[in-house]
Formats: sequence, C-alpha cells, structure tokens
Amino acid sequence: MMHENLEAVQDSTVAGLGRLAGFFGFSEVMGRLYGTLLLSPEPMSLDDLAEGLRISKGSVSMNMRSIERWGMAKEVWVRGERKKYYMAESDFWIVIRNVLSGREMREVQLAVEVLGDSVSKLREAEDELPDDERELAGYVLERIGDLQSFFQFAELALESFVASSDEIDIEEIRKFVSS
Amino acid sequence: MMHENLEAVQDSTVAGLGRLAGFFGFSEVMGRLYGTLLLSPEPMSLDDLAEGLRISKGSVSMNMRSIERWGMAKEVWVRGERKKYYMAESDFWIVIRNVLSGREMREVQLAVEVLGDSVSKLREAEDELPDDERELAGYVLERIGDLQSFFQFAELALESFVASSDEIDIEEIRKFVSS
DNA sequence: CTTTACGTTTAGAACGTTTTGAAAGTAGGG
DNA sequence: CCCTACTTTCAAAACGTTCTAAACGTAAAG
Repeated sequence: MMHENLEAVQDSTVAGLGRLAGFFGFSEVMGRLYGTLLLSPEPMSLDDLAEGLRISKGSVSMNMRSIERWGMAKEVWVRGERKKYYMAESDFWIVIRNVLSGREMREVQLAVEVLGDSVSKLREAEDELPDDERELAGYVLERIGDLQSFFQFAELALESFVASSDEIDIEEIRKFVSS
Repeated sequence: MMHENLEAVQDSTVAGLGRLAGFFGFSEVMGRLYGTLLLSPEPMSLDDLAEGLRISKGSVSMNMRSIERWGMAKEVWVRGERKKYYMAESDFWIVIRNVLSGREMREVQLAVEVLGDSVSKLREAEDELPDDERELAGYVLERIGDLQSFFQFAELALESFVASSDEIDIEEIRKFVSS
C-alpha cells in the first residue's frame, strides 16, 4: 500500500489536469491519462492506465490515440514486451504549441476565410442594392471589417507565438517566475 | 424581403461566431446572439432576437443574461418602450479581456493553488517515507514542480496581457495587419 | 383592481457525447 | 499455422447538456 499522502497528491494532480483538459475542450479522460503518465517514472501500458484510472480498455485505447496525435505522449518500445507503452511528453511548451498550431490556429484561420468571403460577396452586390438596404449593408460591412482585423491580428499573434516557442526553455521560466 | 446576398452574409457571420463561441467553451447560441446584435445597427429586444434566430424566448432570456455577465453586450434604454433592448459590445478587446480575466485566469490560478498545496503536503511527508517510495515521491515532486512553473508563467502572461489590453486600439491593429 | 405585455423559471423532451463490454482484428511465439 | 496476448472497433447504454413550451412572476396601463 502506498503512502496516503503521495497517492492523494498524485490523484489531485491527475484530477486537476483532467479538469483543465475539459476546460480547454478536450475530454477529461485525456487529461487524466496524460497526468498519470506524467507522474509515472516508468512508461505505462494501456492495461496499467485502464487499471490505474478504473476506466475501460476501449476508452483508454481511443483516448491514447488522441493524446498521441496531439503529441502529448509518445509510444516507447520496451524490450521483451508485446504491449504498447507510453510516456508523457514532459515539455509543456511542445504540448501547447501542438495544440495552438493544430487547433486554435485552424479555427481562427477558418473564421478569417469566411469573413473574407462574406466581405467580397457583399462588396460586389453593394451597387445593386436599394438605398435603405445599402445603408444597412454599409453598416454590416464595417462591423465585419472590424471582426476581420481582429482575427487577422489573432492569427498573426498565434503564428509568432507558435514559431517562437521553439526557443523557450523551462529552466529559464523557472528562474524568471521565482524572481 | 431583404437582398439575398446581404442576408446570406449576415447568416454566415452569425453562424461563424456561433461556431467560434462553441469552440471556446461557450454555447453556440451565445455566439449567434452576439453576432446578431453586432450586425444590427439598432438595439434589439428579446423578441427580435428570438424571432431572428428562431429559438425560444426562454433560451434567449437565459443566454442574454450570460452574455451580459461576460460584458459582451449591454442593455440600452429605449424611450417609451417597456421591452429590454441590447447592443453588442463592439470593442473585441474588451470582450476577450473580460473572458480571459474572468475565466481562463481563474482556471489557471486554481491549478497553481492545487499544485502548491500538493507540493507542500508532499514535502512535509517526505521524510517519513520508506526508501522506495521516497524515490517515487522525489520524481513526482519534480514533475509537479515543472507544472507549477509552467502555470505560474501562464498566470503572469495572462495578467500582463489583461492589464495591457486597455491600451490596444483596433485602428492601430488594422493598420498593422494590412501592412 | 384588472388586464396586458413583458421577462424569467422550470420540467420535460430532444439531442449529442462519452463510456462500456463484447466482438473483431492483428501480430508474436510456439 | 494456429494459439495467445494484446489492441482496436463498434453498437448499445448511460450520461450530461441544451432546448422548448408552458407556467409563473411582475409591473405598467387603463
């Protein structure tokens, strides 16, 4: 039996990461799996994970594939074992870069595209409109233009963050934070 | 009857904002309500909104309260009317600042707190542990420490962004983006 | 004081998502 | 080549969320 404090601390960390994952639009199970792996010095198999979290093997299998696709964990080969073993990616900057570039970026880009289409469609049709509608169209165009600017800026900001986070080092941060 | 292009553009913008709202963990209806208000030159009543989006008054009522709490729209008083009228907050920086400070910040702060508790609880108990568990505890402490640093940095970054976004001006951005 | 016009709350229905256990698939080992 | 140990897929069930329509509350108007 493991010391109660150690186990409690592991549990609350795992639970916290689950909560966080849910908050950011992933499944909570993904967060808990990631947390479990992160706190384990040894790589873990699907069975280990299923048993540790008391969830079905099916769920572990599917969620681990998501986790892998997001670059949050890697499969590791263990000599003489037929099972799959996983280890958490412990560089959080890599993790959030993966998420930002693969998900938030896509979403923002899509928004920018849609708005661009709308604006050009409306600009083309503007001349043919009767007066009262032209006024409304002008207002709508202005507002959509604001949205465009905003999302284009967000896109740029994300891009530069994703590009620069290569160089971020957690030891640097630790010093910075504790100062 | 409104010109088909104008209406189509409004609809796709509204739908896009709904999608985005869903992506960021709000209800899609909230996003659509906000979009509808944003594209309307006149303030709109609950009935206007319900009719425009073909959803129930009840839903409009509840979602508009959320929208108001997030500072994404304001009630406006219309002379001689008993209805409630709303206008969208059209400064997007204000909107995201509200969201970041009221939601993402809280979540990150919570994570930092929980991790802090865990670390100190575990540090206290460390001495009493048998050797094998002490080793594991050391490992867990290290990983949790990394998490702490990461979230503390995120907290700082959010803080400074929220604090500085007072001074951000959309005209500035527009120039910046289009260059 | 009653009626009317509105906003809010609520219970239940509809819907989507997640979980599970079982069945199917796959690849080493004998 | 089959057996065994494992992973993946899948359909059904459990669950949670969101929607609606109806009931309710409230306040202005008559």
